[in-house]
Amino acid sequence: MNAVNLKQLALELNLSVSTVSRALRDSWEISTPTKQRVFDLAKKMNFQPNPYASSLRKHRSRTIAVVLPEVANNFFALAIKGIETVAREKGYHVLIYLTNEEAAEEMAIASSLQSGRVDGVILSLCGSTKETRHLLELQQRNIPLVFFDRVCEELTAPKVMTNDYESGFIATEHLIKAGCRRVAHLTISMSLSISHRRQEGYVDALRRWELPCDPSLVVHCPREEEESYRMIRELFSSSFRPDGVFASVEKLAVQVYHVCRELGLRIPEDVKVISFSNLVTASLLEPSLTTIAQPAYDMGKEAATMLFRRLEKKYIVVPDDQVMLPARLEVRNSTRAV
Amino acid sequence: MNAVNLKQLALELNLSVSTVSRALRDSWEISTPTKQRVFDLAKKMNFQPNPYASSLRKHRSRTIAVVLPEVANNFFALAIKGIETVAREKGYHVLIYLTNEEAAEEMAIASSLQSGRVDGVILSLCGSTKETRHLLELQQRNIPLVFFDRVCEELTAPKVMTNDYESGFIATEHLIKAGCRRVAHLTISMSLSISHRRQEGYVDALRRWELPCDPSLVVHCPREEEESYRMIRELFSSSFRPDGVFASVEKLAVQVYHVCRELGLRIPEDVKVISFSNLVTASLLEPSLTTIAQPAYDMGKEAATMLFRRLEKKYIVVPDDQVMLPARLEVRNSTRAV
DNA sequence: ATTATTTACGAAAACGTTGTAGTAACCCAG
DNA sequence: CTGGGTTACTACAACGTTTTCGTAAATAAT
Repeated sequence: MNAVNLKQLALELNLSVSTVSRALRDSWEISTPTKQRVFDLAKKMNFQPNPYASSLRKHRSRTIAVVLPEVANNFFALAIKGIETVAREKGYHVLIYLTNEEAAEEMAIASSLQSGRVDGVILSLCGSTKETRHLLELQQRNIPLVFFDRVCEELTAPKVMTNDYESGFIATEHLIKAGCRRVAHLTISMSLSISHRRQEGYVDALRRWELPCDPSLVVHCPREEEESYRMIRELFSSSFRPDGVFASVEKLAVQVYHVCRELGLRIPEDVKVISFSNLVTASLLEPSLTTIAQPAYDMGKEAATMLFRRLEKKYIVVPDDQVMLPARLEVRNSTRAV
Repeated sequence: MNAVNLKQLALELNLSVSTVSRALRDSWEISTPTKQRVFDLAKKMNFQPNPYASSLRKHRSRTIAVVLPEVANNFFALAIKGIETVAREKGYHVLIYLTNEEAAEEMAIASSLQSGRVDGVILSLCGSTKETRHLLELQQRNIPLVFFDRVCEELTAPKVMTNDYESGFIATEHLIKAGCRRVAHLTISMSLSISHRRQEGYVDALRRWELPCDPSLVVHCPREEEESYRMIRELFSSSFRPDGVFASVEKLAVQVYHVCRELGLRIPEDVKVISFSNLVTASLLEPSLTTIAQPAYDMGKEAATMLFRRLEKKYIVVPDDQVMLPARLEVRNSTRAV
C-alpha cells in the first residue's frame, strides 16, 4: 500500500527515525534547519503517516462511530452531515453503522465497537432494543457514548434531544384547535423514550382540552411497511374513525396520505394530519403537510461537539449533561381549519 | 481502553502469545483441548482483538471509505444503505466523508485516504471537481477506487452508473410527447459526465423530434440555493418561457415547483416537469411528480460488491468493468397531457 | 578550568498482533 | 536404538509509530 514511511525518510536524510518523527510533529527538540529538511522531503515523497501504527501506539484512533437505525430519512441524513462536519473540523474520522431498526444488529455493532476501533460513539437507539447491556459494556470499556434523538433514559450519558413532550402536546393541541375531536397518535415502538414523551404530550393535550383518551386511537406501527399500512388503513376504515392524526414519524405521515387517497378521505376536510418530519417537500405535498421539524443538522453538530468535549478532556465534564433543542411547528394546509 | 489482550490470555492460560493467537484463529496447529481452553477464556474475559494492531501487521484495515457530495438526498442515502449492507456482510467497516460538492474538500479527503487508512474507496464525484490527480494518486497507491453514479470518465476504474443518456432522451421525449415544444434542461455542473450524458440525451431527443435546441433553455444551476432559485425564476419569467422542464437533479425540481407557485404557473397546464429523483413523496406532491428513479440501493450494493471483488482478489478482475443499472420512468401528473 | 545546563539528536522499547522459524516430545519404521 | 516424521507448541521478529531515556557537543555559570 503506502510505501513511504519514517524509516525511509530517516535513511534518506541521514537522521534517526525518532528525529524524523519529532520533526514532523514540529517538536521543539529539533533544530529549525533539520525540521525544514524533513518537511521538504516528506512533502516531496508525499509521506502519509500510517494511522494504524499511530493508533496502536497512542491508544487513540481519531475515529468515532455513528450508529443509526436508518439513513434514508432526512432527519438522520442531516444529522450525519452535522456530525461529519464537526468531526472533520476536529480531524476525526466517522464510521457509519446502520441497525435497520434491528436490536440484534445494534448489539452486534456495539459489541464489535468494544475492540477499541473507535474513541467514541454517537448512537440513536433502534425501536426494537429492549435491553441496554451492550451499551453499558461500551461505557465500561471507557468508550464515551453520546445519545442522539432516540436516547436511552436508563443510562447515564450525554444526550441530545428534542422537546418531545412539548412537541407532542403542541402537535395534538394544534389539531384540537383546528377542530379535531378524535385525534389519533401513530407511533413506532413504545420501547423508545421519545415515543413515550410524545405520547405523554399527546395524552396531556387531550386531557387539557377535556377530550377522551381512546386507546384504540394510539397505534403502534411495526417496522414492516405493509403491516404498518394495513393498520393505518384499518384505523381509518372504522366507522368511528379519527378526524385528526398526529404521526410521530415521517414515514407514517406519508402512509396516512396514501391511505387517505385510497379511502377517498380528504385532508384536511375529513382528516387533519400533523407529523414529526424533516421532509423538504412538506410544503409541496397535496395538501402541504403541517410538520414538527427537528433541527436535525444542529442536533448532529451538538452530539458531535459533546462527544469531542469528552474525548479531548480539557476540563471536567458532567457525565450526563443533556441538550434539548426545540422542534419547530410549521403550520401548513393539512391541518387547516375547514 | 480495551484492557484485555493476547498477552493476558496467554499468561492466564500458561501458553505463549502465538499459541493463543493461533488458537483463536482456529489453526490446525493447535490441539482441540487447548483451543477450547482459549476460546472459553477469551469469551469469559470478553476479548476483542485490537483491530489496529492487526491492521498494522497485515496491511489490511478491513475498512472502506465512501466519499459522497451530500447525504441529505434520498439517492445517496439509499446508496449508503446498500454499501453498508454489503460491507457488514463481508466484515468490513465503512468510513463516510462528505465533500459538500466542494472540489477542495474532495481533494483533501482523497489525499488523507492515501495513508492506508482504508483498503478501498467508493466515490461519487462532486460537481466542482475539475482535475483528477488526487484520485489518480489513490490508484497509484494501490487503493482500489470504484466510481458510483457521478463517475470519472478519464480514469480507468470500475464504475456503477445509470443509463443517463437514455434516461435524458426518454425524459425529454416524454415531455415532447406530452405536448411540450420548448423543453428546458436544468442541470448542475457540466464538468460531471452524468450531466453531459443526460444533456446529450436531451439534445438528441429534441433533434429526433425536430425541435430547435435553444441554448438559453439549458440552465446550469450553481450549488447555492438562492442563486439557483434566482436563475430558475428568471428562466420562467421570460416571456418566451419553457413549457416543459427536465430537471437533472431532484433539488432543482423542488425549486421549479416553488418558482411555479411564486409565478402562478400551473403544472402541468403551463409547464410540465420531469426530474431525476428518488423522492418517496413524488406521488404525493401537488401535482405528483413524474420521475426518473435510479435504483439507488442496488447501485450502492453493486458498487460495494465490485470493490470487494477487487479487495478479495480471488480471480483476475478486469480493471474497468462497468455496470449500468437502468433508471425507471415513473409517469405522474406533472407531465400529464392537457 | 571545571562543572552545570542547554541543545539536538539517537537507541531502543513499547503498542498488540501475526508469521516465520525453530524445537521439544512423541510415534513409528528399520 | 537410531533416524525421520509428525504433533503441538514457543521464541522472536516484524508492522510503523511514538516516547522514554540517554548522551555527545556546545554553551553558560562558577
